[in-house]
This record gives sequence, structure tokens and C-alpha cells, in this order.
Amino acid sequence: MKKTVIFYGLLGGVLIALLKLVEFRFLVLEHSLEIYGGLVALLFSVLGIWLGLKLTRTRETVIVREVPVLVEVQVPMPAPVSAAGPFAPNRARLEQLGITPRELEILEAIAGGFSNREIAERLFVSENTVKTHAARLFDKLSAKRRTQAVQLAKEAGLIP
Amino acid sequence: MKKTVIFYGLLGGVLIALLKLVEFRFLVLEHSLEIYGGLVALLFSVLGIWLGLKLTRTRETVIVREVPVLVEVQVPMPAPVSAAGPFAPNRARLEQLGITPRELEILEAIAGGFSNREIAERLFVSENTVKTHAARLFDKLSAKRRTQAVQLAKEAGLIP
DNA sequence: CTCAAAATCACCCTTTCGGGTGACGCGCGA
DNA sequence: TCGCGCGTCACCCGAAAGGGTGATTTTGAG
Repeated sequence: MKKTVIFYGLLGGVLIALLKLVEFRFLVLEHSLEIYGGLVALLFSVLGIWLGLKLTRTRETVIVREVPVLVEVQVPMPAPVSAAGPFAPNRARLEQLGITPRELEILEAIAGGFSNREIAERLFVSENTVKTHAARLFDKLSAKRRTQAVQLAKEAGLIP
Repeated sequence: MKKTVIFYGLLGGVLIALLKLVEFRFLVLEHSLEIYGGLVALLFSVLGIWLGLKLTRTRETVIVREVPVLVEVQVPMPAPVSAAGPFAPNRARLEQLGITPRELEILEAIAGGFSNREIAERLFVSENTVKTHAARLFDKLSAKRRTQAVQLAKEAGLIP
């Protein structure tokens, strides 16, 4: 990566040098301008890099991680929902998105990390069926990938 | 890689074009040398800062201060944690699984529902690299699919 | 300095996903 | 009885993901 940067830096330098050369033919004068520009550019490049380094150098994440010591009451979760027992999917959003019960099942299975084939076996249907459900689901969720679908569904409170 | 080459090529071209343009203006309007210098300075400052940021992106020195653990009864939800702003991944489990910081980054991106390509662009690396990281990650998590990896990581308290 | 871990990238090959299309049956309400 | 939503299934094809191997570079610890 750095090599690439250096390479292009040198390339740029060579190009600029070429430009200078060409210009030289026409404007024998005005050399100071080029030199001036180049110097300024170099200077501020270095300055910029230094700034960048400085700004990120202090970006040290001081994380004081403490593992749970005692467990009292397991508080709910980030998502809203009062939630009684296991989990209650947001019916409103479910309906407003037009997601059917079967599709929700597929969604949960997907979130569980199962492949289409595994889901098919688990639900006693063909893999093609799972794929159709999944496709419709993705469409309704505006998701392009199953991971994205999971993410979106989670945000929408459809799954835990 | 090709994209990177093209990108840098275009960037270089644009920069040179800009320089030329500014020069031209300067030559035509015998005006402020300061503007020219300022523009060049600004341009290269931004470039430098960007470079600096890019070269040192995940400059984090993690200070792990483990507190003796008593019990750990993470029953219901993956990682309650409650309040506490962003989220602190379980460093202990992270280490015990041998997951590197970079791999954790990839994991988070995967959980975010991004494709390998998107992750590659977002982290300024090639898609192959992302795939390598992902592969190692799946191996360490004993996951066969990315959705499963997300699920397992969530259970392990590695991600929110 | 040397060594190892981490990160990066490439290539090949197989499997899995996802999109698109079309089709069939069932139950329910108009 | 018809239409419709839902669930079911199939096939094709391109894209994405995943497995395996090998390689280089960077960086930090000893």
C-alpha cells in the first residue's frame, strides 16, 4: 500500500517535472513560481501528514473492559418493546412491511445463521421455497444480502 | 487493485490539471501569488491529512485491564451491558479465540450487513484481503457462514 | 538484528446466494 | 364462484461467498 502511494507520489513528481520542462521551453522565466508551488506543496504535504499522524496518534482507545462480576437481574435489551417472555416482534412494522408469518420464520432462521438448505430441512420444505421466501423478504426489507436483512430486521425490532 | 490504480491516476490528473488551471489564471491575471500558494497549500494539506489518516487508521493501543471474574451467567441476551455508550467487546473472549483487531473490524462490518466488496472499499483494502480475514475469522469462530459468524459473535459478546 | 504475528494480496475452484420467471394448490372473503 | 394472498416448487444464470494455497510486507518483541 505504501509502495503504491510512494509510487504515485514519484509519478506525480515526474509528471510535474515534465510539465516544468515543457513550460521551460515557452517560459524561460517564471521559474520561481514552479519552485514556489512545489515547495509549498511539499511543505504542506509533510505538514498534513504530520497533522494526520498527530490527530490519530492520540486516538488511542483506552478501553477499560470489565467482565461481569455478579449477575442480578438481566435487564432487557437495546430495542424498545416491553417484551414479556422470549420476544415479541413488532407487529405494526411487520404489517406495514407486509411480511407474512412464514417469511418471518425464514427471517428468524436466517438470523440464526442457517443456510437455505438447513432452513429447508428444518421447515420440511424445499430449498427453492426457502429461496423464494427469502427473496420476497429481502425485497420487503430492501435488503440485498441476508446479513443486511438481519441487520435491518433487528433495527426494526422484528427479531431479537 | 485496478480500481486503485485508476483512482490514483485520476487523482494525479485532477491535481495536475488544477495546478495548471491555477497557474494559467495566475499568468493571465497578474494577481495574488498568495492565492496560488494558499490553494496549493490547502490541497496538499488535505491530501496529507487524508494520507496520514489512511496510513494510521486503526492506531489503537488497547489497554486491557482485566478484573478478576467471579461468575458469568449470560443467559438471555447476548450482551446487555445496558447504558454505557458505544459497546465494549469482550476482550477476554476475543483473546481466547485469537481474534485480531483487524478481524474484529471485518466482523463488525459483516454484522453491519456489508458485502465483502463494500467492506474492502470501506477499509481501503482489496476484496481478497477481506475474504482472507473473513476466512480466518470463521475458522476461529467455528462458523461456516457469515450469518452464523454474526450469530456466534453476538452470543459471545463480541459485537452488540 | 532476527523472528513471528499480523496484515495484505492473488489465483483457482466449489458452493451458496439472489434475481427473475413461471406455475400450482389452498383457503378465504366478496 | 372468482379473485387474491399465501405457501409451495422448479429452473436458469450471474454474483457473492467460502476454501485452499502461496506469497510479500509491516511491525513489534526479544
